[in-house]
Amino acid sequence: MAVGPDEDTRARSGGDEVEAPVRTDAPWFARPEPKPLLRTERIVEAAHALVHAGGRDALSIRDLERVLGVGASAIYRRVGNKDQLLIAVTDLVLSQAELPPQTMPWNDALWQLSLALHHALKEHPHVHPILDSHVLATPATARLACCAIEILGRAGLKGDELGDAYNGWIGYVLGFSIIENLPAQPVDERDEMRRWIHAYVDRLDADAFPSVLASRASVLNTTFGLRWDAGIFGARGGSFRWGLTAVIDRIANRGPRAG
Amino acid sequence: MAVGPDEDTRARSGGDEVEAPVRTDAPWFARPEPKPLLRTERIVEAAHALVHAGGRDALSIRDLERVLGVGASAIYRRVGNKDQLLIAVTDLVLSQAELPPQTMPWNDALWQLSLALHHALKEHPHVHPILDSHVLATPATARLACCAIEILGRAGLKGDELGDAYNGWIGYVLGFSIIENLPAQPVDERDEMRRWIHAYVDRLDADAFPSVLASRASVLNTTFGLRWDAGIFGARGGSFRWGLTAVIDRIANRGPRAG
DNA sequence: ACCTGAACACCGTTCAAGT
DNA sequence: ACCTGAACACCGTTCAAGT
Repeated sequence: MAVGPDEDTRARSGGDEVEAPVRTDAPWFARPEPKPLLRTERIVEAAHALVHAGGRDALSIRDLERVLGVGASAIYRRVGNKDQLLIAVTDLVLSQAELPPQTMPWNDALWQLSLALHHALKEHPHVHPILDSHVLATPATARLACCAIEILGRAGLKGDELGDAYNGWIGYVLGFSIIENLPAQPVDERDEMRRWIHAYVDRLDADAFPSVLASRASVLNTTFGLRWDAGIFGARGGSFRWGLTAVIDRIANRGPRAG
Repeated sequence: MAVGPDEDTRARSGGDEVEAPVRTDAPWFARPEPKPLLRTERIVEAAHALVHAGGRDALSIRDLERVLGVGASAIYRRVGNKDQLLIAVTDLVLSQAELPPQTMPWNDALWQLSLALHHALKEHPHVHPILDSHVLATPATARLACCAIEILGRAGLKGDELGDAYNGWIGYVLGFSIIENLPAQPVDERDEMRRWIHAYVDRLDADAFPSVLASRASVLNTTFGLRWDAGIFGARGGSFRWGLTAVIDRIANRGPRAG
């Protein structure tokens, strides 16, 4: 994925047989802008734009060809395959998360880092399917991991205990964020599902499920279900902080418990 | 997705032009077994088998045609589209998680339910991509959610507090489980990535990243990174329990904290 | 009513050929 | 060295036609 040192300005030649659409956003005498030669960066940015607009399945090499104005082989000369392109897009998104300064107390820093990560993933839900079907070893992920591990070190953890805490923390932050934001559903599907859920809850045996019925409004309006209506209502804003508090408390007051 | 009441035994007729391969696992005089007519259940099971064997992308309608010995239209008459088929497969997997008895104390029950869910997802990593790209409202997910909410109710939670705790819990359990198990990687890619990670850590500034280097072995062998080597080493077995302890402790000693 | 065979409109990736 | 155009081997889904 090295970026070639090619910087050129020759325009791509076009056949005369096809009539291009007339541009009205520039004077009639304007020549088409010379296309900058293909660089990996441009490919990744274009891919990001497509994924951002329409989700993972909206990215096709064929569309990239059209957007970039090049053939498929020109793309494959830089990126290997579509999966690696998706990983590059994810790296781009994660590189935008801001790290807390090293001088900050560990618990403030962990709060800030968690919220930054949560925010980045919330802004870019389209990369979630990539996060959980690819192993990511990129500059952006390594940078985030090292930052988090240093924070845990400042909290006094080390060795395997640090490993468990790190995994528990990243599992929660990434996992919750991924689970929280689902791609938008078609409206009619959404309504049908909502009716199904309401009917399900209304048909429950009041003796067997008193708590579900007692907290009916909260259950139907704000909880994930097992993802069952995240796409409809989303989670309560406070839920992410609820679990994060649990994790950070456990780091502060550590030692085996609960089991 | 209703199952048709069709039960019949007529064999599918085949043209005489194509010579079928000779079966040696049955006597020479054996006639081909009459194919049971297509039922939705059979489609879902066949789809499950394909997904289980080769992951999400290994399921194609074309393969299903071949496995089931029917045309595509026969399948589309029962399942609508491929996404719904994948949802049905996930429902099948989740329906196998065993629920704790209602008489069990809330914290034991929550441990047991969490581990059952974690186990089911660990056994069937192929459904993870489905879990985070589809809204699931199915009998199995509703059953699990209602069970968990009742447990939280027994712990004394209700209303929005119950909602937050439920979301935090399910976010952790599902999220961690999804993040933990990645599809296997090709060996050479794996080795290349491992070398990259080691080189990255070895090049770190010792003053800026003392904790990463002090816990080097643990960091390289057992932590998720940001998924960076989960596919290589997996998480420490204890990490799931570490975070679950955090969540359950928070439920037991509730009230706002940490922030 | 239920299925088949063939088609439609796409994919990701590769390969010979051009400059 | 870098690109084009065309091909290869697939997809999910639909539709007329059969029984």
